[in-house]
Formats: sequence, C-alpha cells, structure tokens
Amino acid sequence: MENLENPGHGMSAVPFALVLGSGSLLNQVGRELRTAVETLLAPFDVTSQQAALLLHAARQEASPNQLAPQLGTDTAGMTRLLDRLEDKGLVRRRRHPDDRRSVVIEVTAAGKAIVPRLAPVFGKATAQLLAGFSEAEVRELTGMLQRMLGNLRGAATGS
Amino acid sequence: MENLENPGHGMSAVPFALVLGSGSLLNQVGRELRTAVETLLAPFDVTSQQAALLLHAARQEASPNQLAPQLGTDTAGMTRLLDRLEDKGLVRRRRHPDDRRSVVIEVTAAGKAIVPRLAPVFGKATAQLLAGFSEAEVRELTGMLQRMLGNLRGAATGS
DNA sequence: CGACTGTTGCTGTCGCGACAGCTATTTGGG
DNA sequence: CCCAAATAGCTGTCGCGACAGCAACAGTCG
Repeated sequence: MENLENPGHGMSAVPFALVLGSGSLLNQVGRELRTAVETLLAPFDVTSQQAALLLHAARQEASPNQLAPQLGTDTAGMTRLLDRLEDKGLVRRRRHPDDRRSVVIEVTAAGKAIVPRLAPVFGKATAQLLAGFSEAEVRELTGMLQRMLGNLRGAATGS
Repeated sequence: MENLENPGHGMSAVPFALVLGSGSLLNQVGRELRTAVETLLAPFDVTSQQAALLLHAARQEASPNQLAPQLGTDTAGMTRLLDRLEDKGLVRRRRHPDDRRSVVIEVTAAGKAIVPRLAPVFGKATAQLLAGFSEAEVRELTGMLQRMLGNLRGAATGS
C-alpha cells in the first residue's frame, strides 16, 4: 500500500485516470450519475440539487445553513438554490421567529405535491448505477469512497 | 444484489448517500479531490482543468474537439477553457493548415515551462487520495467505477 | 458549378461550486 | 448598557458542465 505514496512505481504514463482534473474517472462517474438523475427528473422540472433539497426540507424544516453541507454546497450556493426554488414556487423562505437572522425553508403545496415522486427517482438511479453489484461490493465501494474522503480531508494530519 | 433493484428494502431513510444529487458521496469525493489538486496547483495559477489540458496538449498537439471528451467537457467548454489559457499566455490557437475549421492547440514557452511541474502534482494527489489502499483495492475500485460508468451509459454500446 | 450534409468551433444561457466581502442580527464581555 | 465578536444570510466574481443555436468550412453529389 505504501508504494502508492512513492511516485516511482508505474504511475507515470497515463496513471492519473483516477485523478486527472475533473475529467477524472471519479468525476466522470459523478457527473454522468447526476446527468442520469436529471434525465429522470426532467418531467418535474427540477435539477438533482433542487430535488435533493426538497427531499431534505420536506422531511424536516431546516435552515439553509444546516442543509448546505448535506447538499455539497455553501450558504452562498444555498441562497441561489433557494432563489430558483422560490421562483418555481416549490419553496418559501420564512424568518425564524426566535432568531431573525435565520431562515426556515418551507416547502409549498406545489413542492409537497412532487416530493413523493422524487424519492423513487433516486432509487431508480441507484439501481441503474449499481446494477450487477452485490451488496458486499456496494459496502466495499462505499467504504472506499469514505476512506478517500477521509484521506482528502484528514490526510492533512500527515502532510 | 437484486434487492438493489427493488426500492423496498431499506433505502427509504437516507439510503441515497451514494446517489443523492451532487451532494452524493461520489460527487463529494470527486469535488474534494479536485479541490485538493487545485490547492497543490495554486502556485502555478492554473486550475485542474487547465493543468489537465496542458498535460495532454504538451504530449501531443491536438484539436479541441479531440481533447474535449478526455477533459470531461464539450467543444463549448473547450472554447472557453482555451480562452482562459490564452489569456494566461500558456497556450495559443493556430488554424490547421489543411482544414481551416480546425484549431491546433499550441503550448507556448510559458506553458511548456510549467508543464513538467504539473505532472507530479497529480501523482501527489493520487497518493493522498489512495493512501492506505492496496494495489488490489485500487484495481477493484477502478473496475467498479468503470462498471458504473457502463451502467450509466447503457452498457449496450459499451465503452 | 451549386446545393446538401456533416464537422468544427464560437456564442448565449442556465445551473452549480468556491471564495471574498457585506449587512443584519444575536450574543457575550466590559 | 454599549460595544465587539460571532453567526446567518445575501451579493459579486470566477471557473466549469450542459445545451441550443450559429457561422465557417470541407467533402459529396447532382
């Protein structure tokens, strides 16, 4: 496992397929996955981000600040995501009564109407993505992804 | 493995971690990887895309049309990527002598100067990403990613 | 020759992630 | 009590991926 930390074992040719820019295999799968989800989502006129937010927000009212990390964005991204969802009438912003800095995301009736149809889409996409994978493989894959995440975040402990 | 195709086994709570929007685990790892690469790339004032293009173009002069898929973008994205690289003076556009529609990407002296220092960055990022992974695991991971890619594309036309 | 078709690249528009800077509000210390 | 720091959200800017539409050019066929 350590030879990976040593750049001299065979990674010099075109070894970076896993890592090269956003054309990397990792990013490629991620992007195509998103595309696939959004194709399934097209009838509802929402993107995968918007659908994800709706699913989270419908389950429990929360503040943008709380949802941001779960959606893989920051508060700035949340602001504009909420703008778009408000434009579509799927969500409304309310001020938190006890803390007027905070916003409570409220799913409108129109939003609630489509939420139940959104969840199956993710199930379908998951099924497509993982077709032919055993449960053990999925577990392994998930574990590897989490280890990589840890390496990227915490590996700083070593460097 | 088949229950994955059946949405009724336990995926209703927060099962979509692998798949949910661009906050999905897959996209998260991809994004953080890109961030990590770009942190290492900061001294050179290029993004991971730009570095990837430089590496490809320096190895062999090519047209935007050819590089686009390798960089995970399309010709429109290439146009603007090249605009930015031209602004930085790292690349120049030339018309192909035999086909005046085509553009040949030429890496300038300034570009050639930094290219040799770009490659190690990807090696370093790879090492960080895969710290603690055995070669077998890397192979397995790569295989799974490719299978997923095939699943998403329709597997029919293959790769 | 001139129209037809396909390719190549450019431009516009939208959605999104990252960062920096700003305002309003809350909170805690003096 | 008032002021400073922290917190929540908004706005601007940049880079990037996807799509649609356009113009220029190449090769083909009538």
